[in-house]
Amino acid sequence: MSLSWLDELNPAQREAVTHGEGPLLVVAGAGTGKTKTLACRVAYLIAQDVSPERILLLTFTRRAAAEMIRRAGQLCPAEASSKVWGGTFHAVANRLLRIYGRAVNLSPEFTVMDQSDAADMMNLIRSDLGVAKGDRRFPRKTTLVKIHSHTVNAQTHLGDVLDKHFPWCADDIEGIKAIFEQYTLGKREQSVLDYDDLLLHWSALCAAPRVGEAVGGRFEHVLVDEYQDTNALQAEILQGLRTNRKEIMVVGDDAQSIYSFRAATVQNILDFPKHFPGTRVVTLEENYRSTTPILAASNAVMEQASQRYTKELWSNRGSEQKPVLVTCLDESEQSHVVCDQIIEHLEGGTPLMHQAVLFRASYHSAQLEVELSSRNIPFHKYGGLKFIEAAHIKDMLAFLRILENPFDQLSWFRVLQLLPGVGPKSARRIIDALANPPPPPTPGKDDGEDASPRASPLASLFTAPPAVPPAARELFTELRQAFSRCCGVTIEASSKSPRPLKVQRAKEPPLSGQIELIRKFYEPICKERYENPLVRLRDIEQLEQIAAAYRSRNRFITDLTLDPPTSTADLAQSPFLEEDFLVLSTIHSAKGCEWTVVHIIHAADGMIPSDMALGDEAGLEEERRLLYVAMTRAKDHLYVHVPLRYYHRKQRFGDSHTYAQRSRFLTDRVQALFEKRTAGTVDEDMQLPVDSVVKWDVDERLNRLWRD
DNA sequence: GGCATGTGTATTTTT
DNA sequence: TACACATGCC
Repeated sequence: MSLSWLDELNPAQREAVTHGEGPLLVVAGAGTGKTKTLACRVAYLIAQDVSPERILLLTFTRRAAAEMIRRAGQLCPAEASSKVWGGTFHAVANRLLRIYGRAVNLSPEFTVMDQSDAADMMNLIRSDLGVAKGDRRFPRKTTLVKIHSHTVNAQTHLGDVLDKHFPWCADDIEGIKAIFEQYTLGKREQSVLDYDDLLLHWSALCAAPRVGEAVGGRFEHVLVDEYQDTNALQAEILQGLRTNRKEIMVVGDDAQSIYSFRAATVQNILDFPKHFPGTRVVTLEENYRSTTPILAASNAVMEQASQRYTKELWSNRGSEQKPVLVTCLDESEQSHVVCDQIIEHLEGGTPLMHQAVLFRASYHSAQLEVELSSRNIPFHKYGGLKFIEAAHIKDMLAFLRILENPFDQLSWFRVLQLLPGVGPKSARRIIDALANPPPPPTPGKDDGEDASPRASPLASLFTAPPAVPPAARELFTELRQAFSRCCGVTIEASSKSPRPLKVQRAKEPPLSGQIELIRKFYEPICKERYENPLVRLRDIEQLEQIAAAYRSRNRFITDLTLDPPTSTADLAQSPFLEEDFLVLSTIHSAKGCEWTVVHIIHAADGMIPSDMALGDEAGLEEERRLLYVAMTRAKDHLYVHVPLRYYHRKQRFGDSHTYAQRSRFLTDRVQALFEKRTAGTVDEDMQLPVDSVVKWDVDERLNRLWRD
């Protein structure tokens, strides 16, 4: 096999790709060919006769893994590279646990729940326990999940997490503890795992006698991308995987760490050589992506960081064009300018595909989306609210999850409450009745009780249906029919007595047939329940289309949970794929991507940095890195927009607005590296240097009156 | 106990 | 604004 492509790498890249034995840390700045290096490393290993299925490639998204494997496939036989184990930590954990799960007390039929499922489960427990009684504000369900997840992923004690990251919840620690204990118990009883459990069980797998060796031994080489955004638990997993082998390569950039809210820590990179003695460190500093002026501005943003970073990027891509700082009258002016620029570049020969608009928070693009639509500029949005979060999709999935794992109470809860007249109390009663069905009329031997497996609530539903409120009776019967058909079971009511019912097993219909049965049951409920049922029914059609590619129901549900469609584009089928479209993305979702033209919007203080993050210095520093990540996505043209005026809809009298300040990261020194433009008719007073706006000083003066 | 209506509040980023 | 939570009626 020819390795001539090695000549195209720079010396540092080649050193990383051809590295021999032992651990390797690659510190790779933005645009330094990180993806290329990893892809080449995979191809190189395969060329060195490493079996592809003995290579594990851990990435941040499934998309990233697919891209690297695709690129490796251009350098070595593609049928070999496609056998590489690639994916996110969570997806790989899922795959391993389906194989080895029994060793850590896990039924291989477990189902996975996402964050909002976890939140719902916490909420149920919270009301069961009555913890939130009294006038005290108890943390809401989403906060509970955040606390839980942070504690698990950082592997620190609850008390410390509360003190450090959720101080306003510290007084509720006893209630939180109680909920978490029940939560753990409930998940175990119901064979349900949350995201964090996937990692925890993988870690447990590594530590288990014999199985741990089997799992670690399965992979000759472990490669990890975006290492700066891994957390303590993930680091623990890697150590567990490498107890008997030393071959591990991690790639990361401490200047691009932007996931501390998921308990990611740069410490993982810094400590890597300690955890893996004998580590060789390779640094990639030559940027192939951006022009020199864009890079100069990006570097200048990072220069003010309180932390010193390990490298400074340089580029040979000279250009006369500086990045552009556009000061806009207000948000709608910003939308106008961005659209104008996009069209201008499109007409200049840069297709929409090679342009992106980046922003801090998903809702920041709302107004722009309206403007784009009215100008007929097609776009796909990444990040933010997902298809899978929609109530009707969750409803549909709940049916499937019950079929897959009848012990999943959360899904039962959801489904049962769709019936008229059934609220939380009735749902709970029905679930309990299904879990503890009356004993069969012919008792037979009464000694085997302990040995018999738990009765499946689904079986109870068919053979011993519990009573339901009168209003629900009709639909409940339909529900039983739908479920039984999905299971390939026919129920024949005996003419003499309602019980025992005769149950006949046949073959289960295929997944698509099951979804169709469920949809037919659900459609009338959906129309009844929701405002705009037509849109929702279309979504359900989309769901059916996605399902068409799957044979395994479990695989379908799990994939949807671990790798949900990230943009509207993922849902659209092939006709759209040909079309040229603009990318709108949160900065987080833009990680690892690049575009010829990048438009950053809302570079105002309070947006970047988000005012949510101003509590501590670490938070502020992460916001700085976010801006850096956003800027370094640009290859040839970078526009940064600062709207000056923000209107507030809340106060409805007058045109209430506040003046925003330019992002504090765009200091004079940084601005000097930009070309400055103004958009819209900016009033005289607003053309003053923004520093002269004094609103904040007044606030500060006020605050001093009541702060200590 | 379910459900409709009213009130208040917090409001990012994602596997 | 949208969502969680409280209240009061059926």
